[in-house]
Amino acid sequence: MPEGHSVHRIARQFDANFVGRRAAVSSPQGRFEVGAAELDGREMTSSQAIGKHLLLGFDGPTLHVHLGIYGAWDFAGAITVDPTILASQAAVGTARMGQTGMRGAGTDGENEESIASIGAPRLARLRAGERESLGEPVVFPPDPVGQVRVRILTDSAVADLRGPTVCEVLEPAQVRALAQRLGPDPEAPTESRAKAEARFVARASRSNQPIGQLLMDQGVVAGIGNVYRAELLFRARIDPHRPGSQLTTDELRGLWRDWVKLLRIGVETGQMLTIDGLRGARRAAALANRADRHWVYKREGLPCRRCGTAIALDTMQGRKLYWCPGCQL
DNA sequence: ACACTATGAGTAA
DNA sequence: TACTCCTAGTGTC
Repeated sequence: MPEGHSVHRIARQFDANFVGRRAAVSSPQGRFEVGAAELDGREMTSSQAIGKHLLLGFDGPTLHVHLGIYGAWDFAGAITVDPTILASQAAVGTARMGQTGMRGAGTDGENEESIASIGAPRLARLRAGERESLGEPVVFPPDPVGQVRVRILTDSAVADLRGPTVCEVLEPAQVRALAQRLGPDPEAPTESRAKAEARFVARASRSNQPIGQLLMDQGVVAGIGNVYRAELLFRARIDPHRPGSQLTTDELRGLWRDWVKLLRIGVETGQMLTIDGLRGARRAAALANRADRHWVYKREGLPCRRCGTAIALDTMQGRKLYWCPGCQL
């Protein structure tokens, strides 16, 4: 599932390629025909992410999308990479954002490998097996493949949405209500960084819920998912079960600042790189395999990279929680 | 053909 | 805590 960094990258992709253009909006799958008709023919006027929520403005109404675990956007056509993320490059072909193709067992990192091997811009994450379409003329627009809930089409680019948990048209007041119920997001500059940090610390410190749960609560901090939750707590050496109210202000501030840092790296690279300072072969291994990329996520039973203790796997609120009982106290 | 998995989140009980 | 929804790929029989 796409955590906050992916959604910010998708928002930038829309900003670079769709905002300012009139769009044909349809629902090839048929399950969003009414909503699509409300947006069809309008100009996309804004693109914003708050946490895991994508908000595409259409000169009045807003398309609100949450990808959930399975959702993904596929981009095709002439896609310009957002210059704020990478050196300006353009790709003609397809890019999938959101779901990273790492479903099931044994396939971790396939998409990342293909990107690394061709040196393509990281934002344009190609689907495996479609490398050959890069730079070659393709039929435009391509036929929708699979269950496409929404298709957004301009003269030169197309975006297809599959498998979202939320896909709805909101009026401005509803957008404001959504923003209000979400916690701070360091990459959504709706408030100063200092205010965002203070909001997180205040909210977490007055809760008796375990910090592992609070980090996943989108009303406490928006954008963190299961991977970042586990990795942030390991990096801070904090036991996920400790209540927020029991953490010191310094510990909470440290968690927030580390999230600011990891999120920025995630937005820039498109990957959840949670081990700092990797170089050479170890970095290559981390890019190729999820198992080599994290401190604790999906490493249950393996020795901790820091202390050797077996990484534990618990269930917290129905989600898998990975942590090191040796380091995290 | 069927089972299983996943970076999420809401609702019912 | 236990369903429920959404999708597609991979594994197993």
